[in-house]
Amino acid sequence: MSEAAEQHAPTTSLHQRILDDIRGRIVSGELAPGARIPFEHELTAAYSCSRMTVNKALSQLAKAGLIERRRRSGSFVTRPRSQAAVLEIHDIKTEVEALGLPYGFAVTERRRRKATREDRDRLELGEGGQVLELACRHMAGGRPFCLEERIINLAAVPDAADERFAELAPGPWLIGRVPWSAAEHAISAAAADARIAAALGIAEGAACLVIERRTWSADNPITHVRLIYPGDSHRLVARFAPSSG
Amino acid sequence: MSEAAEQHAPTTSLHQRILDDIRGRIVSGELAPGARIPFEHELTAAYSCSRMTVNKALSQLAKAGLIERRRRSGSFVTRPRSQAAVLEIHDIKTEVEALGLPYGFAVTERRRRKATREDRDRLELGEGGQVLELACRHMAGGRPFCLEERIINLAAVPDAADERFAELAPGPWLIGRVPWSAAEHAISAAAADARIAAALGIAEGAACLVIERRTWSADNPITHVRLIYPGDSHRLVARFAPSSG
DNA sequence: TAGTGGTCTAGACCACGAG
DNA sequence: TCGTGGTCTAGACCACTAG
Repeated sequence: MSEAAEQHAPTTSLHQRILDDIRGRIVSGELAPGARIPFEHELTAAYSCSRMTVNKALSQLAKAGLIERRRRSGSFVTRPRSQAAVLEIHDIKTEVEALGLPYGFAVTERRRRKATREDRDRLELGEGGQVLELACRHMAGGRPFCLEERIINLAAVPDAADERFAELAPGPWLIGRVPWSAAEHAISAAAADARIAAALGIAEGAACLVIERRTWSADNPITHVRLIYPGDSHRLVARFAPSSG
Repeated sequence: MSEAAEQHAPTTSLHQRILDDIRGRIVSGELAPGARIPFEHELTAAYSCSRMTVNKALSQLAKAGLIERRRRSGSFVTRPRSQAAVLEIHDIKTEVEALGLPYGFAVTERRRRKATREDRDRLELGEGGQVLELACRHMAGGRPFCLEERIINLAAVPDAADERFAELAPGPWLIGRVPWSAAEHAISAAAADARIAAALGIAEGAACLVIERRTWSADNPITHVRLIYPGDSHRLVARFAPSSG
């Protein structure tokens, strides 16, 4: 433990190197789950630095869930954790262009109305509000890529009522306009009904990947969107590591 | 800006209160995207604390992506970010028990063999390795809940060759034994073929949600698993906020 | 009670980069 | 040039808790 502070490239900060060292020892199994991490004052000596510096590294490891810290006892490698993935759900245009295909979209429905019972369920809305209902089709290389069914809470985003969404699809339009504070995703699979099959150019009954997202801004419901992808042509991929740096 | 440090409950730490304050102002829209956050020395005065304390709060906001910091310029509210969800993929037993149903599982296939071409693709493996192929069926309340098709890299986990997986399903068995350092999820939808339909008790061609996961430990491929859920009975849900505290 | 982590201070030097 | 954030120090007091 006494020479862990040998020369690295001085390109990274000291607390980051301490963090990387310890994370490496955990990930490699050298420090097994339940093992005690050296005390702060020991690390202070090992790395010849102040306690603040090792504390910064250990605090970050604790926040990332790699270690647990207990007063009077010390710090310990966390018991194996459940799997969690950071799932990036990109803007559809970005998604399509990442495939090297030209992107396009068209709004196919646009209706302003009093919120129905179903709308209120989707948005967790009270009674009496107005919503804007939108349907879009996103295209990749001239072929249907994804259907979008969206409702927007007009009480929260009144400007949407006059927006034609000619340049910008509703998703990016909203993101650029409303700071979201919370969201919820639900991912499921469903068979294409006749309408969806026709719009996507797939067989009725074909498996589709359905992503639903609700978004709030400071506790106000903003929008609910349902994205429907042909199941065989689309995958959500998330690559990740136990986060800590 | 001069009285932002008024009494909160002293139950949370000062840097956490500063963080919450600023995050609140961002989320509420009071600080719009692109807006400048007060300089550290201004916040030091506003909250009557040392620079280290405000720096801790701002550093965390920056790491969470809520603000960007530029030397000589200051700190600014980040332009709207892409949507990202932290998707928890729980242990299946936990998942079932969360539904209030009794859980069970059975290993239905178990075969040790030289890695085929397909295995090597699934695991990103070199030639000549041995794998253990497993199939399981997970039950909830006496009904099929999920199918699991897994291969395990025996070079990385030799103990698996002798394990019968009678008590613990392969997933939790592995998690408890191998510290994973990276993983990758892919989520898609697919129609049930005859075999899957029979095993899950659903109609052939019904939409299924398919989750594939590859796991590495310190660059060694460990396992590839494919989980197949009836699409109408299962949803992946992730609720989240722009992380920062 | 004593040792641990949690937090905070009042400085300091440096690298970066806008003017 | 020089103000900003990035980092670090050498202390300090406190709360919590195992023994």
